[in-house]
Amino acid sequence: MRRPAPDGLSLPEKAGFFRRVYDLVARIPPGRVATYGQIAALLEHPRWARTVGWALHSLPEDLSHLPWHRVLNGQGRISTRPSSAEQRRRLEAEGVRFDPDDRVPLGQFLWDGPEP
DNA sequence: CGAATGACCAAGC
DNA sequence: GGCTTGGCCATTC
Repeated sequence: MRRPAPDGLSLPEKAGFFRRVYDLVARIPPGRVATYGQIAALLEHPRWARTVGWALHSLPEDLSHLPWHRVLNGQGRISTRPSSAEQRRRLEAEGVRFDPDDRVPLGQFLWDGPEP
């Protein structure tokens, strides 16, 4: 029997969180976007938005095919990082439009979450 | 082990 | 609407 970590989460659950992030991101349909906080909330860890960001930051090479570009911050902006230009290209290629202030209108493009 | 570092966020001004 | 502040949590130094 494994002893839970001090924060109440077993070590395998922590380790599996990254993988669950990847599984969920893989289900975001083309032309839609999700936010870091939304991903965290859907995985039942509402305060782990930063950890979702870290999971995508350290995305393994063999998972580079999954639609990481469909994840934006809560303001509908692309988070600051080197490949932000490519992220915007990929989104616009799917029909996602940006406002003049470089924000995606979440009211129009935000993903509803996985279909049951 | 404490301190610093992020692809974050909500609240306050 | 923008900018600052404090909190958040895994990872790294």
